[in-house]
Amino acid sequence: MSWNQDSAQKVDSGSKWISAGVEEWMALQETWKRHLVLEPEDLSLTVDMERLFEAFPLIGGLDITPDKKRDNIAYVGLVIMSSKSLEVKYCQTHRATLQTPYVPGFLGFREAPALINAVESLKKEKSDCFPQVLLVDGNGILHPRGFGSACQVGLSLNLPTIGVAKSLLNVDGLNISQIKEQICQQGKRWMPLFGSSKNVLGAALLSNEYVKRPIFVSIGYRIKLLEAINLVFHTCRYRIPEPIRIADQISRQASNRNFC
DNA sequence: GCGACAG
DNA sequence: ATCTTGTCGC
Repeated sequence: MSWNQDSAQKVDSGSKWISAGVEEWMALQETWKRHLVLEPEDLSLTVDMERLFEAFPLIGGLDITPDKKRDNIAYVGLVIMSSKSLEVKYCQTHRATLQTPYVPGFLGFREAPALINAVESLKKEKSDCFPQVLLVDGNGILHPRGFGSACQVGLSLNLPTIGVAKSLLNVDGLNISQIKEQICQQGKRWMPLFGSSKNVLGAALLSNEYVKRPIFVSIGYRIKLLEAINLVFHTCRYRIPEPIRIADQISRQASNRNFC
């Protein structure tokens, strides 16, 4: 394996960026992007699901809900389940203080520290539930600079991550209405998303046969797109994969509780 | 300059 | 992200 062992420190070393501006954030994304190892993708291969479950027996889902009153407070939901049986093994919420505002294209700077804290506390609290892969609510390399929040979380934790976005970030000429057309007329459940540079940026998935709005999957860190797609399909009972959907529910509950 | 813009 | 009712369908 050619993964950079000290990646985490390199990402972590940026506590300074909390007070930095968009220019610095851009430069950091460009720098961190170089730590990604993007292997060539053969999307025609067949994935052995049993192998996939062996490689990633526990899958985690992360989501974050902002407090209704306080702009800098949020609640992180972390759910761990068996990737094969979808049995929930761990379910927890964490209160977090957000250090930066949301700026489109820089979601990771707002959310990643809180998400990372939640995962790291799991390692101490219940290490037998520590997952081999994480689903992150947001994009991976399907991003203006190829480094979305899922990459930021994965690189920092040195853990495989998958970005799952509910709407399309317009990058490289990608267009939502074209994608909807194409995915329907092809009669398929998913289609790869190619940038104008002909690289695969991710995939649009129709989670099940009733869903009409696609979700957008891209690799975050240390995983192949085809593996990511198969894991996401397997964990989808509804439009949103179960780990993220439940994480969303519990973080929302926490937000509502603490509001009263 | 204008629009678009994960959560 | 949030503000929001009913309604249709599995």
